[in-house]
Amino acid sequence: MRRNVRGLRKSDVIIDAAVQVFSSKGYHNTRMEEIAIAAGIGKGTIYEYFESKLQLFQAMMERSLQAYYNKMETTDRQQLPFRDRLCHLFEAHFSFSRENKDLARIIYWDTDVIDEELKEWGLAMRKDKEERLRAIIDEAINRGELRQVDSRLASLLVMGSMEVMYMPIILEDWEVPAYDLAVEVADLVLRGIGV
Amino acid sequence: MRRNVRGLRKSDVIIDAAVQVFSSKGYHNTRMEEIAIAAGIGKGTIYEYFESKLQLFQAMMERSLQAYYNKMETTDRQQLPFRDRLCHLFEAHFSFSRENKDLARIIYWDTDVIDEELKEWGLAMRKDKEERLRAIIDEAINRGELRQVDSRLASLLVMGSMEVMYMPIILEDWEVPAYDLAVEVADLVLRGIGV
Amino acid sequence: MRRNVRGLRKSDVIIDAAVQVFSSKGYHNTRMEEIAIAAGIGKGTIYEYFESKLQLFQAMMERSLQAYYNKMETTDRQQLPFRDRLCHLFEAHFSFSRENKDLARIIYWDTDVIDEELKEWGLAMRKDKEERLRAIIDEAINRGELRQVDSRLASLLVMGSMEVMYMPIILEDWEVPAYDLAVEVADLVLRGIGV
Amino acid sequence: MRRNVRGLRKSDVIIDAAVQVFSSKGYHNTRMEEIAIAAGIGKGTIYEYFESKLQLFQAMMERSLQAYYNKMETTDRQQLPFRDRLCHLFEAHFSFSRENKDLARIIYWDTDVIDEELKEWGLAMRKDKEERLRAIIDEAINRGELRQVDSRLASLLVMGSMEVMYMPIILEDWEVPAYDLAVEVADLVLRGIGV
DNA sequence: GATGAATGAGAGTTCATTCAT
DNA sequence: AATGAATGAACTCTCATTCAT
Repeated sequence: MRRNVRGLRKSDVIIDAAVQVFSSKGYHNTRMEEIAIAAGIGKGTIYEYFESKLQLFQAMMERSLQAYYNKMETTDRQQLPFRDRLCHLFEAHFSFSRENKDLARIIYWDTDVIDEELKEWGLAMRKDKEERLRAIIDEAINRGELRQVDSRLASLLVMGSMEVMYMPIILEDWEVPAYDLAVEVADLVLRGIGV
Repeated sequence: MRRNVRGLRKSDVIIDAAVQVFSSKGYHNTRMEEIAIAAGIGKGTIYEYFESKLQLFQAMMERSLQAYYNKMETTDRQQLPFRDRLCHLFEAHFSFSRENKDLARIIYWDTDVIDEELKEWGLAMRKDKEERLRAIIDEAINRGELRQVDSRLASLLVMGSMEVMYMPIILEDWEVPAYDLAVEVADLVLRGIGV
Repeated sequence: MRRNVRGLRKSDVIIDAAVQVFSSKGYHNTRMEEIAIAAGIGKGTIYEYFESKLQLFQAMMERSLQAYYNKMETTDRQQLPFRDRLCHLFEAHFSFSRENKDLARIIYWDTDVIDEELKEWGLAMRKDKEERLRAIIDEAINRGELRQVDSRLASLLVMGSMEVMYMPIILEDWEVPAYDLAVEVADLVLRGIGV
Repeated sequence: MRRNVRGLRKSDVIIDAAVQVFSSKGYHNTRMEEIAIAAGIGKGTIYEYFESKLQLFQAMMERSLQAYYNKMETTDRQQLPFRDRLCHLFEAHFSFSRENKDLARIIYWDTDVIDEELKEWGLAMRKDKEERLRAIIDEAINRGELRQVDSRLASLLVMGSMEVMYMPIILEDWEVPAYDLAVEVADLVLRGIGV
C-alpha cells in the first residue's frame, strides 16, 4: 500500500480534498478540477482512484459516516445510567460536529437530490441511526430509567436535538464546551421544558 | 394585473410548476424546460417573469416560506396556555408538511449550496424562525408556565422536534393524525422522557 | 417542415457538412465543432437534430446509401440484355463515385471499427447489395445470357470490379467518361481477360 | 540483438500484440494499455521500442504487408503458364487471408483516415501492388496468353477479385479450400461470365 | 406577450505519453 | 531496460439564456 510523505494513501488525500470542496460548494457547484487542485494533484489522477464524480462523492460519504459512527460507538458506554450515556452520545455528536465542520454539513444536511441511488442510501443511513437510538431507549425504558414513552418518538426527539444544534455550533462558533452543552441538552430532553 | 382563466397570475403558475419540479428533482437536476412543460408554457416565457433559474428558485422559496409562516401565524393563539399553544404550532407544522410534501422538503432541508447569496438568506430565515419561537418561550417562562430553562436551547429543541418529524411523516406516510402527533410530541418536549 | 433559404432542411445541411468532414478526416478525427462550422451553425445545434456523434454518422450513412441505391435502381433496366444492363449498373456506380467523392469513400471503404452495431449494419448492407446483384445474374443465367457460373462468385466479381475502381477514379481523377469505362469493364467481366 | 526465451525480439512481441488488438478493435478503439497487456508487458515499455501509437501502427502495417508480399512472392512461379500463375497468386492471397484474419482486415480494408501521412503510404502500397500485377499481365499479353486488354484495367479486375473475397472468406468462414476457390475465380477472370 | 430554435460556455471523462523509480 | 502512477489536452454533450419571429 503506497503512502506519501505524510503517510496517507492517495485516495485518502483525494477524499480529504473532496470533503473540503464538496462541503463548501455543494456537489453540483464543485468541479473535479477544484478537487484535484485542493488535493495538489492533476485532474486525471482522481480517475485513477475513483470511477466518477458521483462515485467519489459516495466514497467520501461512506468514509465520513464511518468516522461518525466510529466516534459514536467508541464513546458509547452501555453500562452507564441512561442520563450519562445520553450525555456521552450528545457530547460525541457535538464534538464531532465541531472537529469536522466540513463533514458535518454534508452528513446531517446535504440531502439535495444528487442521485436517486444515493438518496435511498442516505435515507437508509438515517433510518439505521434512528433504530440504534431507539434500541438504547427501549432498553432504558425496560430498566425503568425512562417513562413508558413511545420509543420511536423519543429517538426522533434525540436525533432532532442533535441535528438542530449543528447550525449554532458550526456557523456561529458557539463557545460553550461540547460536554457542557451535552449535559444541558440531555437535561432538557430528560426533564422536558415544562414546570 | 392580468390573470388567466383560473384566476392565477402567470408568475404563480410558473412558481407552482417550479415547486413541483424543483422539489422532486432538486435544483441542479431540474431543467428550465421541465418547469415550462409543467407550467404548460413555452421555455422562453419563464424569462418574461423571472430573470434566471436562480431567481425563480428564490422567488419560489420566498412564496413557500411565506405560506409556511402564514400557516404558523394564523394558527398561533397567544392567549392559550403554553402547552396548547405549542400543540397548535406543532400541528400547524405537521399538517403543513403533509399537505405540502414537495415544498416541505425544500424548506426544511434543502440547504445544499446552490448559491452563496441564497445560503445566507436561508440561514437568516432559520435564525428568524428560531427567534420567534424563543420569544414565545421567554414569554411562557416569564408567565411561569415553563421552568427557567435556557430559552435559546429550548427553542432549538422545539425546532429540532419539528424538523426531525419530516422524514417519517413524508416518506413513510405516517397514519397518525397531525393533531394527535402534535399532542404527543408537545408532551415529550414539556415533560421530557425521564421518569 | 422548416426549410432555410436554399430550401434545405437543417438536418440535411448538417448531414451535408458531416459527409464532407467525416469523409475527409475519418470518424474519430472529426470533432463535432468542425461539422458545426462546416454547416455554418453552432455546436449545440447539431444536438437538436441528432442525439450523438455516432447517431449522426449513422444517419449520414443511411442517407448516403439511400442515395446510392436510388441511383442504382433508377438506372437499372430489367428489360435490357444483360451486357447493357451491366453497363448501366457500372456506369451508375462510377458516375455516382465521381459525383459524390466524399460519400463514396465512406460507403465503399470506411470499415474502421467505429461501433459494433454499426459494423453489423455495414456488413448487412454489403450482403444485401451482393444478393441483389446475384439475383440479376441468376436471371441472366436462366435466360441463357450467361454461362452456368457460380452466381455467388460472379456477383462478387462484379462487386469487386466496381469497388476497385474507386481509387483510380477518385484519387487519380481519371479522365475517362464513366460510360466508356463501364463498357470496358463490363466487357472484361463478360469475356474475361483470357484469349 | 536481445531475444527472449521464445527467441522473439521484444519489438516483435509488441507488434504481435498490436496486430491482435488493432485488428479486432480498430486503431481508435485500441488503447495502448490493451496492447501492453496483450504483450504481457508494462505500458511504458512499448515506448522503449516505438515512439508513438501511430508509429507502432505503421510498423505493424509494414511488417504485415511484408509478410503478405513475401507470401505472394515466394508463391509466384514466373515460368508457369499465366492461368496457373494466376491460380497460385489467388491461392496465396486467399490462404493468407484465412491464416491471418486479423491482419487481412487491416491490410485490405482499413483505409480510414488515421493520419494523413499514413494515408499516403497506404495508397502507395496499393499502387505498388497494382503495378506488380500489371507487369505480370503485360508479360502474359506479350506472350500471347491473354487478349490485348487494357492491362491497367485487367490488373484492377484481379485486385478487385482478390479483395472482394475477403468478407466471405473471413466473416462467413467459407468451407471451400483456398486452392479450389482460386481455380474457380481464376477461371471466371480468364473466361469471363458471358456465354 | 409568447415562443422555441439556436447558441456556446462549461463540465466530466478518456487516454497517449512522460518520467521518477 | 522496465514500469505504471500521474498528467492535462482534447473531446463529447448539456442546458441556461437569448432573440427573431
